Amino acid sequence: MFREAKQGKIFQDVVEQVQEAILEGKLKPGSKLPAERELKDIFSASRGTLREALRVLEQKGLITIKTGVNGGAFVKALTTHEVSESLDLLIRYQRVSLRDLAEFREGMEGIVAGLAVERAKKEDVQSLKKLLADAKNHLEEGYAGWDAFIRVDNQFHMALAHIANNPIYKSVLRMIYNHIHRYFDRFLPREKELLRENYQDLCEIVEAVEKGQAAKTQLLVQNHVYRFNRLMEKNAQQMGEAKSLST
Amino acid sequence: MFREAKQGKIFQDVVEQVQEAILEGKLKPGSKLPAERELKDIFSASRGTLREALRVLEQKGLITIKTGVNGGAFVKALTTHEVSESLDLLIRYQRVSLRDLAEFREGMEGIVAGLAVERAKKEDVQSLKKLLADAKNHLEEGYAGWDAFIRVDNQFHMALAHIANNPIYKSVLRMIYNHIHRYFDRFLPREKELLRENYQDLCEIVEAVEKGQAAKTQLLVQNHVYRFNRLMEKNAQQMGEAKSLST
DNA sequence: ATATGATAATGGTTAAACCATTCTAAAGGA
DNA sequence: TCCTTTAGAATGGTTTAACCATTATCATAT
Repeated sequence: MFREAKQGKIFQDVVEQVQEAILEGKLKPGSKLPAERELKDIFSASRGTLREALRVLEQKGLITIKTGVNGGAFVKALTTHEVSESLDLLIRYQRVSLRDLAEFREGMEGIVAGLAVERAKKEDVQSLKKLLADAKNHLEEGYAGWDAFIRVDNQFHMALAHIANNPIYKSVLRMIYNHIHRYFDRFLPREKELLRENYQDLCEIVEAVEKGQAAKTQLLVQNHVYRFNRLMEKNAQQMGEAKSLST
Repeated sequence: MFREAKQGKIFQDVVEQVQEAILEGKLKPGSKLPAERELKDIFSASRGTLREALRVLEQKGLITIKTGVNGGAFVKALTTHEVSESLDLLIRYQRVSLRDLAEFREGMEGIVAGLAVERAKKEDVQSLKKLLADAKNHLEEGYAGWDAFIRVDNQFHMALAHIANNPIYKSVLRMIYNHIHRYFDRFLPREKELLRENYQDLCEIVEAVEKGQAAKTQLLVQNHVYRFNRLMEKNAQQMGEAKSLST
């Protein structure tokens, strides 16, 4: 499958060969690459050079490396994690404000909701209603159910992305959630009232989805997210952390 | 600034320390890190381990490494390149369709345009008109101006993102363009008619922006992008490459 | 002045050895 | 027989010391 490394920088050549093999499906997720001491012979490189290549592939999210016997470099099922991480770096480096991130989320969620309505089948509406029921249960658990409720709320939004059936929106939305979750805990008050309002929103959204009202759903979701964000922002300001997420 | 490396994996510790220093602004873009042979002493690590750390930082887009005397590891002004690359991997791996990417672009561009209208100042409208004039010039150059026209068209869209004044949208949009450009050359017919329609769209968009018609602008931009995409898709189908961008 | 070549600083690569982690299976005891 | 403990082996993680490759700089010759 591989040829000897040639070219200017050897480690780069190794990276490219392995990456191609993975992207072309010659190396499937879960499969294990040969041990370092074998790979170095396959590529006619030294172990150090080979390891630099493996580190790059790991950072790219294409492989994971485990130690111990039965360890090694395993082809990874690509996730949004690395996209998320590089966007995270970008956000931290450029010191993006909470408001920017919130605005971005509003727009994305709105579009996704609109698309979801256009593409929702009966069983999709059912799955949303199922989540609604879950949310209601946690709502009645009061304070104890707060985390669980928020979790279901996220599932609800991701379910909409799933129904919208566009993998890019889905990835980007998951990426947003990876980020914003850290701020939920810091900036959201753990009040039952918040959950009740939230639940009310979800009910209206499901209703609009069921009726096929794309534009209305989009607006409902945007407002839902908007209110959420303003609340976070308000608390962030009170805590003197409004200007930047970069801390 | 740095302390000795501790912790499970040494190279990771080095990565984290340098990354923090960069993100906190202790190491500014353009500045040069000490030479490898010095760094290895600073962190009390071997050169090989240190180099693995530098490779990771390079892959993250935080530094670039140059060879030769006066070479070394330089702190990079973070760009969208790495976000773009990881999204590229995601798209190729999951074999996202051209339609998915196009749909994503439509949504993003629409939102950005809407925001831009809300935030456009007089000088912003002027800069758009300036681009419009550029486009018209290239239009009259006919076939020879095709590439130049497309370039101005992109500038126009990025200008809207700039006016919208949200760095995340701006980054994501730039990322989309990084991708989609490759397909423009492959799938867009180099016809003057295409450019003329395009120019007409831009005129209407500027007019709507000037009048402050956010909703109308959003629709105009979405339709503009939509038509562009359908055209590409049609040509892609004819060329038998409709199903996947992963080739 | 300009071209040429030597020099030195830097990253790139190699080699061999040893350490650390972790699964496996053998050994021992209940 | 079954469980626990321990020794071994395979794998990644790290170190060391040397050499190669690239490139800016500066001295030298033309």
